[in-house]
Amino acid sequence: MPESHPAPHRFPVTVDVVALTVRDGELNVLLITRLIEPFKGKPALPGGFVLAGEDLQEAAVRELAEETGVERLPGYLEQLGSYGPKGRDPRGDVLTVAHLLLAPDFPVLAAGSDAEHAAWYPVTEVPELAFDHARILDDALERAKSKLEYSPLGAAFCGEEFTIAQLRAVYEAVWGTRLDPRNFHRKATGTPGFLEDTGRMTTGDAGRPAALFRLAPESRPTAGHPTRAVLNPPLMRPRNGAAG
Amino acid sequence: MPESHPAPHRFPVTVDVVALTVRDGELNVLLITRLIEPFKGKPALPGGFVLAGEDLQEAAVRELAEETGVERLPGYLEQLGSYGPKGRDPRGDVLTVAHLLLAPDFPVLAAGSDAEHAAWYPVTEVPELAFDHARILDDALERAKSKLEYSPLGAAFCGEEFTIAQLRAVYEAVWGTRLDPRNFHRKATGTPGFLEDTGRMTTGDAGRPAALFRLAPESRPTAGHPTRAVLNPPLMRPRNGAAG
DNA sequence: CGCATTATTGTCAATATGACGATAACTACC
DNA sequence: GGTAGTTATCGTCATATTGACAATAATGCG
Repeated sequence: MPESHPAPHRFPVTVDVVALTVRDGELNVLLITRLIEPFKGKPALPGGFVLAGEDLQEAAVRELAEETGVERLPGYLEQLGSYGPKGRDPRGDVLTVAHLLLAPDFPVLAAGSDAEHAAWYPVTEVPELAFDHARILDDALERAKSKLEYSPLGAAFCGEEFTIAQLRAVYEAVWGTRLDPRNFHRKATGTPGFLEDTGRMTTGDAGRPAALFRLAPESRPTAGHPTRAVLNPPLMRPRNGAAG
Repeated sequence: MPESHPAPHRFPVTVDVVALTVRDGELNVLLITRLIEPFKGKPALPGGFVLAGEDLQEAAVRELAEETGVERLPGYLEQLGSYGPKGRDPRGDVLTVAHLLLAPDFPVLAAGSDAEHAAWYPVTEVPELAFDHARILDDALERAKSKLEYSPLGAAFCGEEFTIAQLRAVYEAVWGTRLDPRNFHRKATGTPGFLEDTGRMTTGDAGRPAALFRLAPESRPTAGHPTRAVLNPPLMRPRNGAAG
């Protein structure tokens, strides 16, 4: 790949994380408020520079931990894509590698005065973002929607064990649609290799107790690596209008 | 995203391209032979350093053009993902952003003596590759297979106009399976928003002339940007074994 | 105990898929 | 020109899968 003698140009590289979760039936994204220029005071995706000797995912995890105060991140992390380096940071060319975290709801550290304040925002109420983060978020949302169709990763938003109704709530929040509980139940439980009955039930909630499920072993993502597990047949979101 | 005062570490960044095409019913990948260390003499993916002031896709196109002698690249180019920077280049940390090109067959420049020799290799006969290119190629092949299921991009392997049989040959080559011509025809022509009849026919080939199609407007990728056009319902590859 | 609430099991028509038979429209070869 | 070989395209039929909705089950609550 390299070939020339002149030393190659070197770029500052950042990682950004689009952390998504479902709270109160709504899809939320984690944003911080920038404390320094550029875009001081503006909300932005959590992230920061990749350090020497660090790998991308490593950096993403570290930055997220630093900015949320959470040491052990829950959920599923995968790479979303790279943006830049041209024209996205007023200080100069910076390449950023965006990541996507699908996680159960977790509390973020209440901001100290000198830390960047991280907080969950419903994706329907995201304010104007710094840099090209609006575009990255948009790509992340599209990716999340399609992940739910073709992969078992909807369960990444749930805890270890969950009911079909909780899983359905995830699909409804991410897709922004209502799904028929009965058809969803049939589909979720009927897709081979997706869910596994734990044998246990919920108690205490209103209504009939629900069976608790977990991800089937073949659908469980292996730590760190993007999963290739596939939902077959897929669980497609309802599409009305044109294809484009 | 940036926050600290100490200057951030800077990384050399390369782009690599997994260029795929279908020739003689087989999926092929474009490889060059390295002329310098490291991995001198070994086959590798085409690619090279991103220059100052250059964007990723721009660099990918430039490198590919340089190494194939083709000035105007056909096909559909999208980003595959980033790898590294740790432990993938013996000379030090190098971040690479891999790209995927789906293109109709095009001739590569016969190598001069001092140029890196680019050539098509059937993906079933790929030799050992330099760097982590085997892994990148593997990811690219998986991506290509799934692109064909959910997007209209199978047509990117064909020219502007093509017959259903040519399109089917693409699917068969990429998936490595045989498809029933009649069912494929029904599915391809029946999927709304996928194909558009040109009204014209092939002539001169053996057998009954075939109708020529092109991608429907809503499925055509806009220059440069990854397409979000979706095949609905998807055209799933046959799957036999387990889901994992 | 009876009611409100949620879970789960069925039913039925509309669609999509997989396996093939039957034609149609050419080229190649006598 | 006629016949055989080839490929494209249209149909048919049994089998899933999906979407819409009825019915039943199992709780908590008052």
